[in-house]
Amino acid sequence: MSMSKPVMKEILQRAKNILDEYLNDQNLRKTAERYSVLEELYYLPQDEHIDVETLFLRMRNKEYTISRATVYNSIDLLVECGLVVKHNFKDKNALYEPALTYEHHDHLVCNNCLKIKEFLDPSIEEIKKRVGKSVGSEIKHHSLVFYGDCTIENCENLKRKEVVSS
Amino acid sequence: MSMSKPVMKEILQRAKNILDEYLNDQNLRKTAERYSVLEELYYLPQDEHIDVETLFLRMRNKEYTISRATVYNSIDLLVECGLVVKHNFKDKNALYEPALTYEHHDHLVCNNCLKIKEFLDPSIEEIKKRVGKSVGSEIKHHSLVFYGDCTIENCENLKRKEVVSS
DNA sequence: GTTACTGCAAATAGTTTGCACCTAG
DNA sequence: CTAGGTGCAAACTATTTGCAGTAAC
Repeated sequence: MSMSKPVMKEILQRAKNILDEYLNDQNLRKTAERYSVLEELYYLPQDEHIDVETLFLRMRNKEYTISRATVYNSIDLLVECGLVVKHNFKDKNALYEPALTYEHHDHLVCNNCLKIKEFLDPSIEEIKKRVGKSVGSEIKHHSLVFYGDCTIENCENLKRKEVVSS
Repeated sequence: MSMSKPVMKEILQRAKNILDEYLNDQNLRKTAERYSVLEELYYLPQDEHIDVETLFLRMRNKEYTISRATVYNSIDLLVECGLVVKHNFKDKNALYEPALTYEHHDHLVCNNCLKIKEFLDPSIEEIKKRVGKSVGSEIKHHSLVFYGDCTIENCENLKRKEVVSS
């Protein structure tokens, strides 16, 4: 709520402008709810991803009055206009994060504590180009997720059972 | 049902052996259902992925008597022992494919017709190694999905609306 | 004023669970 | 014989939908 680093404010402003433009172009209405959802998502600290229900409850606990349905609708719209990214990590429900906040990055999900880390390795772009050319597709987006066991000694919250498959 | 190329039979046999071993190790029972689900999945042609409901219906339409719950249970078990891979493609429900059938590959989902193509680009392995080393994680699996617009002229089934985000 | 958007509650879809019965070991 | 597994139906969870009321333009 008060965690507004200058950098963030600037990025949020950019995001709002893009949303303005998109709503204008598509003849959609500039409702308070759409901007609140955008703002709330852009206030997420780096490495944090949020699901609809949590976002809804978080907003309800603040000054906002918003319904679950509207959170779903707004967030979909934000994904459509490219301001928010949706992730479908294995065995989790959909998680969202702001798209403009940081450079493009991919994700590493810890098999043990289920925490999500972000990483960036530019050579994925080369693979995209190579594959796109070879199969005749103009690749627009990608999703790259690694699943690994962290090498941290006593990874605090081992939510998975010990049953390892081999 | 009768599409049993020699290669496939051989791979299926390998899969069955692995399942045998796994069930032995874990003191689980060798039920007919578990083997039927395995078989049915291994009969899928390349590039085809199947969801639980379709698999269930398909089995019901054959000689099998199996319940939905058992399909869910068995398929989970097959994923755990590494014989089947589960995918969570964007906006689709969980899809499964045999793990032993072909070399490891990744997927390209067409934004227009939603078809799934498979591709293989070995340099993803280098990224895995590099990232794993840098963040201190032993990366076990990965999921790489590209989303692109095919450059085929009149891609037959345009299921998506034309609304493009920019 | 008109029409899109919102909130609510009911509906849906995919998956999980509880429990009586069955069967592999 | 006796757990573990199966089938069925009911429960649950995430998301979508229908509709009456509200507000953006």
